[in-house]
Order: sequence, then structure tokens, then C-alpha cells
Amino acid sequence: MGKGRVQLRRIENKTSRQVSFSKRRSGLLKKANELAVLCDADVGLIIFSAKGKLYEYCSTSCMEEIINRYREFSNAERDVNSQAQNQHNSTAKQSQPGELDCPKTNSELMEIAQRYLDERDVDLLNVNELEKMEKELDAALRQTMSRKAKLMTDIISKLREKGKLLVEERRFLESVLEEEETTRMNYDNDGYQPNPPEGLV
Amino acid sequence: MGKGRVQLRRIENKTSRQVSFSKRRSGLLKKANELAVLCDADVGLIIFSAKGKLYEYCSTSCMEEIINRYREFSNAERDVNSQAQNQHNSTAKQSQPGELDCPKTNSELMEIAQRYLDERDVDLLNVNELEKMEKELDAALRQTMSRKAKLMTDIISKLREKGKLLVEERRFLESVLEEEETTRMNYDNDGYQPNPPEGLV
DNA sequence: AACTATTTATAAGA
DNA sequence: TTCTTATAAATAGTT
Repeated sequence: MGKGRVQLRRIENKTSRQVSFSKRRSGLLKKANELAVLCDADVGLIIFSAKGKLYEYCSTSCMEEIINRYREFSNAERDVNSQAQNQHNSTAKQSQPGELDCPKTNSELMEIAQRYLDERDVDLLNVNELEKMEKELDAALRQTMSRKAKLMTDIISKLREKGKLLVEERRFLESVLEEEETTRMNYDNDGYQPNPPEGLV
Repeated sequence: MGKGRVQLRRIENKTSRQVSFSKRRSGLLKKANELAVLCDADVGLIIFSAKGKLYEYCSTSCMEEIINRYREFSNAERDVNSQAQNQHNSTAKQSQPGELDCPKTNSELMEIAQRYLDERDVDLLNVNELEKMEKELDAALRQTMSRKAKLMTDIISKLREKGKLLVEERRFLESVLEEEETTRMNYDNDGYQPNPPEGLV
């Protein structure tokens, strides 16, 4: 755009290359923002100049959010593709991640959930197992990723965070208890040793 | 570009929004490539549609390369440019409920979730509020109760149980701590009074 | 998916 | 760098 057509190859003149970079960079950042706002998309854009300077845009609160979502998404895609290849060893599988409600995904979800929820008693699941399950389900869900599914995964991740918080709290309390124990023993000069607190392993 | 100016806010009409997304997405991907080739830059671009479908471009052999470089960079230099660019962001996240399948339920869900998740900071939600949100969402979801939704509600209720368990554990630990405190004071004959454990309210 | 009227981006020049 | 301008490109609305 501008005077004269542009060839799609590196601009040889260093000055015009830099000028072009500056102009096109800001144009790209602007358009990334427009896409996000106008079309309700999530966009992350990372640009390194030839000199190595970083420019970035993201529509969410931080780039990590986009990166994490990207990672989980492509993990899920990889998993699904490799599973499909294991099953019928075919190259045909052009699964479109954005389509809604494919029954296969639902059955896959059920499979995953049942593996965790039915075979063992839920109360026996520890937090790590729970987190593992959530991750697997997140990954599977990202195939369909309707807005509903996204909403639900968001909520699940909030719950997971809350769970982690509680676990941390528990650990902290345990450590405080231990310290108390130690302190008390140091002040115990007559050899009396009370039983350790029950309920802790 | 096109007939009539464009306002920088979410396109309300669903069809035009989707059409615009498609056009602008390919435009953005094209321009990302042009910037990389013409100006010898490294570019990574990640786009999630409102439905959650992933589109990406990167000028290097794989996106992870860009992401890793980004991580290193932002760890080192935090960060002059992105803040100015993030000024674009202010209106970016305007999700309008109810576009996909069964709009009514979705919009209700969005309403409920947003009331809890957007207006306040999630970290400020206490466990009771969280449980209230889950119950409301459960109720709303039960209206449609697709297999997927049911699965998700099941998971949520498991998480809620887990959360309750953790809360109980915490209470128990706190009560043990109190008892310890009392016990120790009984054995303290010399008047020494250690500080009470910190971090408990 | 094509068309087309306009707006927007930008290459070149100052 | 920044501005101006001529022109190419992108795209909103329409069919």
C-alpha cells in the first residue's frame, strides 16, 4: 500500500526496511487490537525486530494467558491426533477444533471422567489426581470449546485455584503446628512428652 | 476500510461479526507474514475466535521458539513498550452473551458467572460465595443438561466436595492448634508467654 | 463467495 | 523522525 507494488521479500535497503518495520509494526498492532475488539476474539501478538527488540500486544490481561491457552490447545490437538492415528492409522482425520458438539468428543469426555469418577470413590481422590483429571478434561474440552465449555473451564480453573489455596493453607497450618510442637518440647524440662497431635500424618 | 467508518467496539450483529472476523483474521495473518518477511522480524501471532478455534502464524519454525524468546525477554526487561500498547486494551473484553446454541441458557450462565467472576476479584471470593455461584450455575445448567453440561456439573460438585473437605481440614487443624496452645500454657509455670502463631485470624 | 464503494495503510518523497 | 501525498490494500456492506 503506497506508491508502487510491494514484493514479498526482504527489503534490501536498511533504512527503508527500518522505516517499513516501524510503520507496519504499528499497523499490525492496531489491527490486532481491532480484530480482538470488533470480533470478540482473543489475540496475542509478539514481534521481535531484527535488532531483537520486543513489541507485543494481547487482548487479555496478560500474554501468559494466551500462551497457556495456546499450549493447552495444541496439547489437546496433539493428543487427539495421535490417538486417532493409533486407532486407525489414517492420515485423513482433519478434525476441526472449533466445531460444536461432535459426539465423539462427548464420549471421550465421558471416558475420561468415568475413569476418575466411577472406578474409585471420589473421596479417595487426592488433590493431585483431581488436578490431573481437570487438566485432561480441559484438554478434551478445548476441541469443542463452545462458549459454554469455555465458561465452564474458566470456572473449573477458579475452583482449582481455590483448592490450591486451601491446600497451601493446610500446609502452612501444619508447619505452624510442627513449630509449636518443637517449641513446647524445648521448654519441657521434666521429661514429660505429650502425645503428638492426632489427625496428622 | 470499506463502506462507512468502523467504530472500535464489538460488532453487534452476529453474522457481520463472524464475516468480519474471517476477513480480518486472514488480513492480520497476511500482514504478520509481510512484516516478518519484508522487515526481517520474528513474529508470532495467536488468535482464538469467540468460539475458541485457534489460528496462528509464526515466522520461525515453531511457535514455542517465539514463546521461549518472549519469556526470556520479558523476564529480563520488564517492560516499557507493552504498557503503552496495552492502552488499546481498555474496551477489548466485551463479551455479549447468547450467540451460540441455546442462547437463553448461555446468556443466563454468562450473567451468573460474570456477576461472580468479573465484578469482583476472584481471589476475594470466599468459599461460601464460591459455593453459592456453583449452586446457581448448577441450577442454570440443569435446564439444558446435555451430556456435556451434566458432566461438567458433576465435576463441579466433586470439586465443591473437595473444597468442603479442605475447609473442614483447615478448621480441624485450627482447633488442634488452639488446644496445643492451651495445653502448652498449662505446662508453662515460669510465666513465659511465646507469641501466638502468626497467620491465623 | 463475489463485488464494489470507501476507508485505511503505507511507500516514497520532503 | 515526522509529515505529506499518491497509491495499493483491506474490508464493510451488499448481492
